[in-house]
Amino acid sequence: MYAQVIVDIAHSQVDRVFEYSCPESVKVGCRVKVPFGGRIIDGFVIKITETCSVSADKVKPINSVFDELPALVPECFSLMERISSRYRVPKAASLRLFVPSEMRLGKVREAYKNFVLLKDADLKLIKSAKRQAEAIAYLSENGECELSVLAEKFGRNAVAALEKKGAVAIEKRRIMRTPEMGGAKEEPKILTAAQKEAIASIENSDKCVQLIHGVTGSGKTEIYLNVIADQIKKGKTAIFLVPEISLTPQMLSQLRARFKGEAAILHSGLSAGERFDEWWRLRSGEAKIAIGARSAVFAPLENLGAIIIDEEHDSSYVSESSPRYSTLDIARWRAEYNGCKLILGSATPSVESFLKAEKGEYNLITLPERINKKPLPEIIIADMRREVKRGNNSAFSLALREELDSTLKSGNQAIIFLNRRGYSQTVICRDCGYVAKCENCDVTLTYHSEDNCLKCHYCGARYKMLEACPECGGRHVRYSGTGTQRVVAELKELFPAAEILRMDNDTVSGKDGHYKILSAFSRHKADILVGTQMIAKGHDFPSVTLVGILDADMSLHFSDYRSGERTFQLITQVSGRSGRAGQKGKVVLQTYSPENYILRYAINYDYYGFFKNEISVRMATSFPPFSLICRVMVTSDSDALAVEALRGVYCSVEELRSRSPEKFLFLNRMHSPIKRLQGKYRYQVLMRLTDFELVSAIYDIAVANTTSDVLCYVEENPANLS
DNA sequence: CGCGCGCTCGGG
DNA sequence: CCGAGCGCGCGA
Repeated sequence: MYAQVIVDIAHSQVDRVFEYSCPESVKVGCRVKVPFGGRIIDGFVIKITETCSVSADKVKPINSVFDELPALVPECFSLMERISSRYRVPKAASLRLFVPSEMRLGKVREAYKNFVLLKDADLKLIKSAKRQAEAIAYLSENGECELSVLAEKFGRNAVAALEKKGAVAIEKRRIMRTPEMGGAKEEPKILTAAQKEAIASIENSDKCVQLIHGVTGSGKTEIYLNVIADQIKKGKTAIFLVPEISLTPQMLSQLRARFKGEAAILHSGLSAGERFDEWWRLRSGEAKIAIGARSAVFAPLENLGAIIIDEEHDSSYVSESSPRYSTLDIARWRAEYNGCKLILGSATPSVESFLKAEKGEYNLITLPERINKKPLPEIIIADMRREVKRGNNSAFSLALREELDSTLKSGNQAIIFLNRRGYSQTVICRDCGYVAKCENCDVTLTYHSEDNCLKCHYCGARYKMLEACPECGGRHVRYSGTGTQRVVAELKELFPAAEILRMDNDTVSGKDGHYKILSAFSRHKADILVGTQMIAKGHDFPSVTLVGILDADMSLHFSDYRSGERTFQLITQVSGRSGRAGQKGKVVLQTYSPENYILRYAINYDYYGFFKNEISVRMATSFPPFSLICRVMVTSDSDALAVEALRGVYCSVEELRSRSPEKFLFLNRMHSPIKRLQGKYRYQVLMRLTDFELVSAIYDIAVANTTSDVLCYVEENPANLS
């Protein structure tokens, strides 16, 4: 027999099948070790054949086989083809997506533990062997026991003696390092009429993709869980995807409580061993539901009955390293392959998805009401221009102060939301205008008062706070801008009795730092939570009745064609934090442009109005989804080589344009806005295309100009242009 | 003449 | 990707 193998070297030069001879035991999908170019490397078996297309003297045998159960399911090969051709990556790079990185090269293995079992041999113990007798008694009560536990209780010697006498057997067994999340088994909730209708609509639809547009609190999650449960009942499997930030312990324990061992969770917070075991539980069929962030779309499941993508508009569904896949694309391919439904859900769908639903490509399901019929929180606009006129130069409008005051007096909690960390404290010389920047990244440094230093938010480098300006020697070096710290300081002055928690990238350290702060707040350990982006999602705070949005303009005026869409999503999401339980919530939205249409639609929770307006703007200006913004990034350690490659890329694109100029709305080459990042020089060719098919030619150009010293890669509708 | 470096080629 | 093989340039 012969095996067609893709060697695990992600490089275009070896991106083809190599054939090896192998015994019958080797199966399609197995990972193997093979001799290649004088070395032994890993490979994936993609096909088994009777005959071989290369001469017998060239063929070598496979060295060894990794898996008894092939790691790759048959669907992987079809996905491999699509991923490799769509994103122009070697097949090895596509296949790597299907296997957790720590499993490659056998970094993690199965875990085993010794168990002690009672055997019913006739046992005669002498009186003095008290501990042995106790151990036997314990075992006959509990049936069996972990060796380490039994040894702890009665001594390793006693257990060994019992084994010698044949009274007990010690057995090595595989154990699963399943992340424990507790929680009693949760029964499904009773569905509302709207939820039942939604589920029926999904079932009866002849379309592959379903878009659920449901306001916050409309019970989307319960619909997802019901769809999953239905498929499991039919003997099928399911994938449930959420944005990374939503994978909170709260949410995970809710799912574990509902599906117990049938659900496997794949996320970055797991240890290598846990991830290995969760992955194998899915592969072996023990678990039938994969839950996780975008990479869980590659879960090793066969016979999929549904794929669900919650918060489908979230930008974390696009991979930011090669291959830069869109999770929605992969999910749709998998849904087509399995003949199952792909369910997208959001309170604020991306305009791209909603347009497809309007055109009839997706089945649209609308849930306009909250389950408890409670109204959404009232959003009050505070016109900051008037505040300035009144002489109020603080970060807080009068309206927000008053609302904060009454919220605190009634014993409730408030959240103060700052748009982004980018709105940070920049160090500027007031004499010459010098601005402190990072040596590696060409990014403005940010001042941190807690350790009186400057930090680069892109590479984490720390610099001493400047005593004097390095350019002119001036002593008037000051910082400017409002960060979370300053807001906290102002709040402390306004409400000295209030307990305040701050949450941003600097106070959150480690994997659960994020969770620690949020759970402290939900246990009412503080009255006010001040934070950035990361407090917008995923958490339920029952006694929050007020949300303050300090600078809605920041995202509104951000230079991105999606800034309006992002702002609408942000306001809707942040507002959803207010008044979740019994009480009515309020939102104060501070802005310098209160007449802006995005804000007008947002305060009325008018998604459809927003969508209509936004889509007509996009159409009139030929922005996505009516065109494709395409950026070829060129990065290198060497400035000269980067410039050379940039020229190469630009010339090729230019040539492409000369053949069909009408397909290019825009084309230019330039420095990337961040000229240097982590030591690499960065250039880009930016274009706007009307013909979506052209993108593959652009990928080809990027691949063709990539060398060992210069990396060129394509980004489609990049989320940010840094 | 011999070694070192850069380039090309092949790997099953 | 990585190592082998080959050619050419330079030093004693």
